[in-house]
Amino acid sequence: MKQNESVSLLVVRRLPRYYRFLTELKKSGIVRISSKELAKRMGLTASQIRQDLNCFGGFGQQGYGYNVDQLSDEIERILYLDISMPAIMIGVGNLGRALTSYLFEAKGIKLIGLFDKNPKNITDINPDLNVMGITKLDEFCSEYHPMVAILCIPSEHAQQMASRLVALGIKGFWNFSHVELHLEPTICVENVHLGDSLMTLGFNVHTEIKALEEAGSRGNK
Amino acid sequence: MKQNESVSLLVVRRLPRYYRFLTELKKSGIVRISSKELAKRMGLTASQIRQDLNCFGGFGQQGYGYNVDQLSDEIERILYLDISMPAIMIGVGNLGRALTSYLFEAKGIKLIGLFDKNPKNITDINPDLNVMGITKLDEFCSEYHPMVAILCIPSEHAQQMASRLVALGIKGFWNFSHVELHLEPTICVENVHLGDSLMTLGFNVHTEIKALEEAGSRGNK
DNA sequence: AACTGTGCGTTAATAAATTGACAATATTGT
DNA sequence: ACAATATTGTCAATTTATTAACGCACAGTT
Repeated sequence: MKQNESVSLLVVRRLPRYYRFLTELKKSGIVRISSKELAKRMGLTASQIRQDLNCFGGFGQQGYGYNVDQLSDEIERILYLDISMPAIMIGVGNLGRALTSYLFEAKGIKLIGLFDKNPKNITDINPDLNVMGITKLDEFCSEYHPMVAILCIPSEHAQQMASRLVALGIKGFWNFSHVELHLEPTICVENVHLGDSLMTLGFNVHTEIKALEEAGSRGNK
Repeated sequence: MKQNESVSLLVVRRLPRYYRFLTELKKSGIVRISSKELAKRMGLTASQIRQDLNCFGGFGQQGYGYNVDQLSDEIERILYLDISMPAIMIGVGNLGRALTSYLFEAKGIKLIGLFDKNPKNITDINPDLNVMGITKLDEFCSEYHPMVAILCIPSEHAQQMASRLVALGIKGFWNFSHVELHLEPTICVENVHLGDSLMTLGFNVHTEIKALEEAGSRGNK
């Protein structure tokens, strides 16, 4: 069993995917799985799965494989899904509202406050969470100490708001605004740049079509 | 100038970010920039920027750097943002509706149809685009030939719907459902797994806090 | 209980990505 | 016009990530 010391971000990003697949396996009633079989299902190599999991400890058994339940629990623990991070949402527009439904069923996070510039009384999100005005932010943070902020505000206000939130004790951001946040290195930022994602898709689609066309014309010659 | 032949996905994923920064520079009225200066602003090495750009051609000039306008145009072209892909959205719930606002201002894509199981008459999205019932999908596709589909439907229907859409000529998916799509290799899939993203953030926040605590207690000894 | 085969954890080999170095060539200033 | 400076494009070195190889431990079988 290796040390936890600085696991590669690439490995960390694969963990939720493992977790997702294991949850599916659990649902299907499968109780054990080998790295080989899991690799086949996930489109990876068995070697990579074993390597990845061994960054956190040896969860398998030689000649048997991995116990699905146990491995799922381990990853849950590794990802700290058993600890609920108090979170606030800044900007409750269309996107923010859409995210709340994810958040209420997500493990490892608990939405405890919603903030918006104009505090519309949206009660259909959750009866216990009405949207507060941004003026109440300081008071709220000093009382409830949220750990992470979900940033769904227009780009032009994002940096300023993020800096303010860091001063109020926020440790991490789930950033949906279209700018990069410039904050001290101890603050975690997970960007969801939808525009970037869409451009990547476009590039890949066009490239694929071009490749198919060329292959087609070569075949016709 | 190197060939375009199979540029690494990592490079492709960095292009939209370059584009974003260049757009900002343009707005600020900056007309030229060196790889060194851009690297500093983006938190990369100058070498990487030069290497990345050279996958597509030499856009810079020795002793001068890069012309912001020209480079921006080149990346726009590389990402095919000058070509508008016709797209349809499947599932117009909260998330879908939130995405439409992005899509109407995004380059390189044009939303031409919205579909949902129950075709609510949502006219506030766009007067020209009312939501059609899923039964009209086949007819619509054979007439308007959309290239990509934005999948915002519950996970349990995603795979079946995706397969159906491929049969109708869809070449790429922007997938917001929480499952992996299993399709032929020529079909492009860009997953936006929000759950995975959130778990990654959680891991990083917890890890950072733990590191700070340990550093603190070491300091106190 | 001995034997056979499976499959993990780990180390080694390979491949990929990033960074560094430098010649070539432009710009800038005098 | 010429030297000094800047900065690219490219190649080489380094680092990181992935894949393969293999010994050892356990499961399953007879």
